[in-house]
Amino acid sequence: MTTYSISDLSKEFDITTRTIRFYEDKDLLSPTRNGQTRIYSSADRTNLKLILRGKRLGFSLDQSRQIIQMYDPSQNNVAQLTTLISNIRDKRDQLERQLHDIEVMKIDLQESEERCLKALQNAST
Amino acid sequence: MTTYSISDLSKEFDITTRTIRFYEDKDLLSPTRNGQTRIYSSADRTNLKLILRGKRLGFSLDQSRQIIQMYDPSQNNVAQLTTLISNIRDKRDQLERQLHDIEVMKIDLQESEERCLKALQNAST
DNA sequence: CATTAACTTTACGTTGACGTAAAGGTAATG
DNA sequence: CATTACCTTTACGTCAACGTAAAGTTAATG
Repeated sequence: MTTYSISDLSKEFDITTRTIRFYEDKDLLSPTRNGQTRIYSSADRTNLKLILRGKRLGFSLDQSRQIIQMYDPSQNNVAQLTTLISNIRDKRDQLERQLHDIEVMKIDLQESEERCLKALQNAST
Repeated sequence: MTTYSISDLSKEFDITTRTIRFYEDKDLLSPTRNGQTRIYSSADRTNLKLILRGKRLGFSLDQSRQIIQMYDPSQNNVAQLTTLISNIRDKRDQLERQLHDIEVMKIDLQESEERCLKALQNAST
């Protein structure tokens, strides 16, 4: 069972230990302890990856907490499972819209680049 | 030449007028005036759309300001055009990485959903 | 013509996501 | 055994992105 120290994770993901402790304070990570020292499991490491990916996509920590819940199979009763599935679908719909936004922006930027290149052509003559 | 009042835009995009004035303060919009009153052009409206799309993708206002510059063809000298093209390519690369993040997350969530559905099956028997 | 509606400026408040000391505990290493 | 290297908690500071009054101007409407 591999474990990680706080500096292990801080180095691997290029974030400060303050940030990692902050995420714990916000209930996004839950390391065990060896005395005072925090011990992170590979599950914690996975959750951290989810948080950072969420950040890259513009998610708030609250949203990332929800994402983590969606990955977590610890729900048991039917009502919980049903709302969880509904939440997962909502999130997937949001991702779909984000995908669309990105595609459009990519095309727009490509056109901008082409206009710039043409302007360069004209500038050089 | 169509123009818009601040409340026109506020209603269309479901944001407060405070937000719109804030964007102006940060040099993201530059409406003309009729006396004291702001008049927004369709270019302003387009820029606002770019800002809001940027927000949906997790961009900061600074980043959205750069995006707006990329759409703006008012660069003239070769050095400016060259760095602008470089910036556009960087941004497109970032969008490419975001696309990848989203695709992975979509697949992950799909798997989560399937696990949930199976758990529901088991719960109902 | 008083009132409503929409606009304005100024300015302090708030929230999220950390940064940045300060002050201290523990373990190993020269 | 003193120093270095990590670890800890506590707590105030900061920055972006607005929210939220407060106080005033302008245009139209009953």
